[in-house]
Amino acid sequence: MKKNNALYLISRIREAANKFIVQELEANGLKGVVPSHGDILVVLYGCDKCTMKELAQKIHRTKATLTVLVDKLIALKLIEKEKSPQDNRVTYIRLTPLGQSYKGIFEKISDELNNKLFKGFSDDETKNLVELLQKTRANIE
Amino acid sequence: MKKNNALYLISRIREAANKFIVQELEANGLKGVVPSHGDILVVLYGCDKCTMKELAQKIHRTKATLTVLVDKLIALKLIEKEKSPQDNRVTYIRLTPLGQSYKGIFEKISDELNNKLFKGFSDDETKNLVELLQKTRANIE
DNA sequence: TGATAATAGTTAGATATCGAACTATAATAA
DNA sequence: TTATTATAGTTCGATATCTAACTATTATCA
Repeated sequence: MKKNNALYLISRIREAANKFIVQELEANGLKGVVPSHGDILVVLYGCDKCTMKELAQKIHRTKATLTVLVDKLIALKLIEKEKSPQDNRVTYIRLTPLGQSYKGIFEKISDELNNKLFKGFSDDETKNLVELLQKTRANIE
Repeated sequence: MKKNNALYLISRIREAANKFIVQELEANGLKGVVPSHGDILVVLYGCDKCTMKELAQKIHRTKATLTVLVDKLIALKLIEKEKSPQDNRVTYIRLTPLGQSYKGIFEKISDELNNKLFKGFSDDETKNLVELLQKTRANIE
């Protein structure tokens, strides 16, 4: 634990970054939205529609968790459900116009967060960090 | 989000590491113990006793959360509470002999985790990663 | 001293999260 | 075709986590 505190630092960074995201979302009118909700919306900004299963995989949460998260985003009128005509088991999720309208906000927050996190980093340092993190991830996942 | 996925990698690493910890704890007889519980025990391996407030700060959780976590560890007979004679508001937490007995297990799991995470890393790479993470943390916290 | 403020810890209510069990539908095999 | 198996999604029960409100005790200040 003392010998190498990389994991401790990783936890602190992640927690602080999540806090930043939640604060910024609230400051931009999205109160009660947590990073996982944001992950869902960001996935949907990159594709027209998405099944529950695909969404769960992409945000690295179980289907059970996703059900709860999706219910909340529906209550906030940011996304909506739609039954697949081909396969009645499948539910598609897509953004509402309101959900679409927040795309710019999410891009802005993402940029601000990255600027903040890596302020003062040279291009080499950023590249180096990402490579080392990729290597770490490959070791553990 | 695409420009720089360092934070994404950080989340994945943290999640995988936590999973590893939970699995190893269970394999060593500590079923239902999550990393936060482990954090409490690890703090207590480094000091004789600790107040609730100090513990909460050290594991980076609120006092309310700590109350729940401590209750569980007491139920597992790994720690115990003790009222301060000087100040009746204060509660000390200390390890039971059973809790003490797991010290070696925690050290072993910590070592194994670090070996796994940073397998194939040169000393320079490890040092470099930690420095970059420290810099990142300083930027965001 | 007596009132007010500060501090330690718990409780209450909400929510994200998970695994396991469940329902409903589709695909496959006998 | 019918039975079995696989898949998509939800529900249930448990728990970690937070904020806000609360209780109890100690410290401060007028």
